[in-house]
Amino acid sequence: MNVKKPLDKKQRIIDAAIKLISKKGYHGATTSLIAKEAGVSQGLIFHYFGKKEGLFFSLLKEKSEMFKEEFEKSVGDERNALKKIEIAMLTHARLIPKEEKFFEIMIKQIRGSGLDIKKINKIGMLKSYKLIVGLIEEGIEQGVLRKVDVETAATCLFGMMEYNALRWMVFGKSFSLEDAAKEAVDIFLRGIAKS
Amino acid sequence: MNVKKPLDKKQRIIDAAIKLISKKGYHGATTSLIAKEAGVSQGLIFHYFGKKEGLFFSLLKEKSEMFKEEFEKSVGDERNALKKIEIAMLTHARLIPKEEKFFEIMIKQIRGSGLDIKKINKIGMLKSYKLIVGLIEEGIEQGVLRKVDVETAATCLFGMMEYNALRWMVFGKSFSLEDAAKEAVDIFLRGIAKS
Amino acid sequence: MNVKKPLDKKQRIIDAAIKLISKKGYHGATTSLIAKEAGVSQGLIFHYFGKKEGLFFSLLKEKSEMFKEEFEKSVGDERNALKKIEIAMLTHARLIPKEEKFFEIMIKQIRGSGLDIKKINKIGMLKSYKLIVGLIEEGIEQGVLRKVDVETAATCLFGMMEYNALRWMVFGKSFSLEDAAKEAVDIFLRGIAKS
Amino acid sequence: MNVKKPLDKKQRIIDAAIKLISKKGYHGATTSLIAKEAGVSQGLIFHYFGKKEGLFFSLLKEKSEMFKEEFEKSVGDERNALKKIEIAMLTHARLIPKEEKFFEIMIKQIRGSGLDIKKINKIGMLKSYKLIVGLIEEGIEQGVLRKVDVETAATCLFGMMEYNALRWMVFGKSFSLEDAAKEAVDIFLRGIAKS
DNA sequence: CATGAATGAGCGTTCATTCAT
DNA sequence: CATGAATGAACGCTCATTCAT
Repeated sequence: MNVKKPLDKKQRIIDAAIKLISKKGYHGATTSLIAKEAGVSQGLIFHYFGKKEGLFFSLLKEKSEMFKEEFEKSVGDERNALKKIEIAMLTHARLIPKEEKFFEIMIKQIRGSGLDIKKINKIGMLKSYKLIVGLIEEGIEQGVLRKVDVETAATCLFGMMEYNALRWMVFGKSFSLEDAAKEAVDIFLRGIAKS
Repeated sequence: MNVKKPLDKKQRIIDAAIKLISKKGYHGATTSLIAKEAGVSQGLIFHYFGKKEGLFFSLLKEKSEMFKEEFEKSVGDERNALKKIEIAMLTHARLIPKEEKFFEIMIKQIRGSGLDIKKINKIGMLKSYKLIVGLIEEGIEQGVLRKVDVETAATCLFGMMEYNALRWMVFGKSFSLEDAAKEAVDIFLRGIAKS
Repeated sequence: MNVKKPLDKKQRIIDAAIKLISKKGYHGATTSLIAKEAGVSQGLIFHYFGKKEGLFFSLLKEKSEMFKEEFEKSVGDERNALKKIEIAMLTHARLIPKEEKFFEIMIKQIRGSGLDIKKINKIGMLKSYKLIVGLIEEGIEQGVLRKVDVETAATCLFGMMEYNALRWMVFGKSFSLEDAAKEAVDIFLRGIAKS
Repeated sequence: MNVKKPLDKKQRIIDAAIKLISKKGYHGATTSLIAKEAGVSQGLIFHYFGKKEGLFFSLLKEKSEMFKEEFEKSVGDERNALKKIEIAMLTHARLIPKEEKFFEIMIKQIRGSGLDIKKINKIGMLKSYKLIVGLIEEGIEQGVLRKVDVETAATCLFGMMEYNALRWMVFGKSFSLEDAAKEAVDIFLRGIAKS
């Protein structure tokens, strides 16, 4: 008659990993720390995920899929490409404080982890990125956006969003991330709007 | 008459550190690897820099100062704030391929290093950031830019630049970073221009 | 059916540590040497004891408790304070050759180890010391001992005992430690006896 | 025109070594720390003393000779053996606070240094020890002392003295070492006096 | 006489990973 | 499914010692 729910130790491990990796980075979050945080034995991590990397990719996959769905759902049946971009990005901005720890990993910790960034992209962010590329192309086709290089433009948009998120995280959430995101989207859309 | 110049072993250590940290991250670039790459004993690193962190901050300081100078010099006696922003950012973009490894560290490796990011900012990037904030304020005063939040705007600009640089690095330099930077600056300036 | 009993590796580590620290001092007995002597991996030491210090304090605690018990047991229900002191000290002297290596640590190695001597006292020797202080006070109350400063007197007694033990150890056990201890206790008791 | 006296860097090294070894033990007092404290280069220590051990033995020799002289001088032309023992020991007790750091080395640090204790004795303490053995023999011949084992008795006397000195050092000099020494000598002499 | 750059062996410690139970 | 004892390789770092100058 365990107090803790018996089943999903696997989920507890993932949650513990998110919490610890976000705080201490991939290398700082040791498997023994993660095991302690999750209240399981160290061995169980390897039983489920094989390697530490496996745990990390599992975590990535789980959350990324969730966010992509959220993303697409929010855009809904809106038809105007500009509007869609705006909605998607604001959804993004609203999601960050809600799943702050996960985004801290994506924004702060992922790059220096030593893990293959292309492999990470394949699982994670690239999906959102391609969605935005599509929307910008749509806008150009609709004639509301200038004929910019879509890859560059999409990269710009994500850069703006994530750098503001990073600033928000590093400097103690001392401003409204949502307001900053609105400003960023505004700058972006004006910047690529058809004069 | 030794072939190797004496005394510049310190510099050789710094160069080796840049090369290896850019490739493998702060944790992946072990002191023993750095020593081997530099062709010195491991002990010498600690003789000169005290701790591994010390080597890292030395490296940061050396390059950051160099870049800040380059940055300011490029702007020169240009008086138009918009022009200044454009010049500074294009200089930035041109510097990246030249000192690619150092920028790889700044863009890819620094955040998850576990090192104090505020301390890093104090030494490094913050200087450039403040310079840009100043230029945007100038533009607003000159009446050529909208009254945007300057911190947010500067963050957007750096985000655009660095994400394009990151894309350039990760995807094998398959496009012209300078062109992408021009496009990014164009989007940014149009985005914050007074309508 | 392994020849080595399982699980008592912890004890093997402690025994190896006693052997090596007694011979080479705290710093001379490196963890790798201890591991080799115990026939375990170096990592296991840290698995069980956390730090080298932890191993040392574990060892201290284990033996100290054992000796305090021995000490008190030997005194038994004897009522005469002088007799009690005599018995306790002779027990002490008899224990030394039996657990020679541990006493070598206590007498020869502990002070210069750089470890907190007060912390060590709290775990170890102080218990015996306080026991003797109590007995001397008892003797004074019983009227069989002069009104000496009890702390000084107890210190004298331990000094006599340990210096003879040290001489015994350093000069190759070339005399009977028990005889020397008897002589020492005799000198001490005559010295503080009520004229 | 150096501010520091030019000549005796050798002496400065010895003084620095005494200061640091007394505080941090033989292993804790690294040659680089000693060099810094003495205001000389690390290399000079090895230039003068060959090895770290050499410095230590030099230091030992210098002070030990000084103390033996002091010892003998204090006894002077006193003829009564008991009186001589008393005088010698009180001189010892008075010397300790004066040359506290050196005695801290002798009492606290020397044993765990890993250096050959017999070699140390040959240079240092043994001289005083033999002097006391001689005085006790004298007392027995004079018929004022019991026929005790002189080695054991001398060991007892030194043990009493040094343990009180140790207690004095460890517990913050919270009592008069001279008074304790008087008490110790008193106990000792009563203890070996001819009834 | 004096420096301090340079070394290399070895230190305590960490950690992902394995495996018998 | 779950444990945690056990490992071994590698880590950052220290330090006595050497040696060219």
